[in-house]
Amino acid sequence: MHRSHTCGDVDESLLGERVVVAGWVVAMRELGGLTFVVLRDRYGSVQVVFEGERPDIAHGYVVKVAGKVRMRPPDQYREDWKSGKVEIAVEDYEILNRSVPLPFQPEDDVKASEEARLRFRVLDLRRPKMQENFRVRHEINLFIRNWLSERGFVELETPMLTKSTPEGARDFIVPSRLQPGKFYALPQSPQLYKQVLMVAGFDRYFQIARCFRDEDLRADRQPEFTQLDLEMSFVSDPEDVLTLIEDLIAEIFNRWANAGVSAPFPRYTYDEVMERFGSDKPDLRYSVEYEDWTERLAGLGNRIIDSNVERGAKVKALVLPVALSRGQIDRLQREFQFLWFKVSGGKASGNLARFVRGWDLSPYEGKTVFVFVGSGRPFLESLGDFRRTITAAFLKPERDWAFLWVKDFPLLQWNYEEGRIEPAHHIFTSPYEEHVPLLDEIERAIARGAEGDEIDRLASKVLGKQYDLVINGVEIGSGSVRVHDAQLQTRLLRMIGLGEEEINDRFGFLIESLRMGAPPHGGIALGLDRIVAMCRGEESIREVILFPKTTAGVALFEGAPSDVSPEQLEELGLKVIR
RNA sequence: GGGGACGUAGUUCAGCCCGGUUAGAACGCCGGCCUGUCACGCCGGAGGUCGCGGGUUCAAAUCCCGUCGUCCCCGCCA
Repeated sequence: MHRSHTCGDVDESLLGERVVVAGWVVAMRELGGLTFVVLRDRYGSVQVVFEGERPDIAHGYVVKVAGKVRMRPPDQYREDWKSGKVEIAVEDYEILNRSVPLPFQPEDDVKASEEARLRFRVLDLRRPKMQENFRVRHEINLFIRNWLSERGFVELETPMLTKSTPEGARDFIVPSRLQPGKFYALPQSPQLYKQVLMVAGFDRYFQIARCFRDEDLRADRQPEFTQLDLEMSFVSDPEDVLTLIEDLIAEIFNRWANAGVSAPFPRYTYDEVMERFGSDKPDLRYSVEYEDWTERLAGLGNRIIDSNVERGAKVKALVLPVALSRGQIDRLQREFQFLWFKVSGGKASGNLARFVRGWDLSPYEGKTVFVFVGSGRPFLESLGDFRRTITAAFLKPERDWAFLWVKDFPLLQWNYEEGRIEPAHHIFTSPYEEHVPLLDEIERAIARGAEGDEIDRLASKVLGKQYDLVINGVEIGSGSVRVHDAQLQTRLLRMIGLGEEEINDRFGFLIESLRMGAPPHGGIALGLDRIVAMCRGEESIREVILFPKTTAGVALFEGAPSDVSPEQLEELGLKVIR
């Protein structure tokens, strides 16, 4: 080995000993006959001192140094280094490799743009902060594997070359040479495999699984990402999964984010979070919520409220504990439609002021009250947008962490944009048994061509055994107890508009497996990139992915995607038309 | 597919509104001096198709059009 110790190892315990260390030159200070060089490796930094002639080294060089460990003068300790009280008096050195001048210095307060960081990713990854990100990622992976293994879970590797399925995201496809003109798809998730593994009797499966979705990117979305995927047999109720997972999640966030959270996490129903926060992933670091003010405000003579309430609309109020200025409210009104009043010095102002005149206004002193009128899911979702906007703009989070489960989603919902019924989660989610009879009604409604709010309201009565884990307003995981009855599964596939042939072609292997004694089962998939990013306080999952893609799906480091040779295309029977 | 921001030295930026002599700064790089530095200091130097293409103009980093790239958002995506 080229070293006896790592740079981080060298400390007072080695005083007077001869050590050999190797690392990158990250700083050089030449003082004529004396040269200070900081060597760094994964474990830390250490100062080495050359006396006499200037060594032939420079920033970025990989250097091996042999010398005696001695104390630095007491007024020159680097308290922020493990090796900060000592230095190595160089007796001998060797250049293990030279370096071209670096495009940027791999320091934590990196000045380089993200583009440069991705282009020269190896340098970027050399930064101690990135080293720590990926060490934590490794530790979390290891912890998950051990934790689940101790509880009887088996890690199984499902295929990457798999079958394209029409539901969900766009597939990445891979041409087949042996079956020209046919394509594999990269898995969007191991969903169907893990279900059939339950039929196979594995009972408890997990996988730290790479997933692929060919959709547009975001700060928290990459075309390939990693899920902790998990499935258990003989679960009857969502709680069977939740109680297990929340222990795991709490332990991860307590260990690596010092979150101070304890299981069980609060449970909310979908209906409840939509009514109170307008979102199925509310950020509960803020406590502001919507109240139903229909009774309080209807019939007071406000024409907007009265005419809408007559038609079945609800009145929702949100009390913001800040008195906003007229200008701030005007700006909000450009994006959102609402009525409002605020109270200062006991007097109400705003377009609702004259309707609340007789009230005891003291609870609203120094606050702004926003009032919305409407009904249906799109209305509630717009309330969620509003809540997100004003909490971000005008409030500080009241706590660092807010973990919750959202349960009892509707099994099916109306897609208002595309005008069709679709699963709220995915089509393999089991409805609660007592709601199955209500499917008849939905089927009849579909048959007579019902749509919009009407069918959404009908569908919302059939609850699925689905659950989402939400942390600080981010959906971290989603899962369900699955349909294990082939007949019911076929029926649900038909309800979302799939024909017999399509069901057979795409899901035949699942239906067939379900017929061969499928145990009741359920599971969850957790976004591992997001979990690690959150534990590290990173805004973007790119900070915890080694070689991420840009928003245009390009890997700047290696230059993917790229052209392929005419020979490769020929073999695959492919022709590029643009 | 749509909206927004950005693109100037190896890097991070200023200059752009209001066009005009040789396009600046800091860090980095190269050379010299310096024995206790740690953002070392001091002296000197090199380094630019101003993303690319077109247009307007006597004249374009600067104004206009297009295009490419990066980031953020909507759509899309659990």
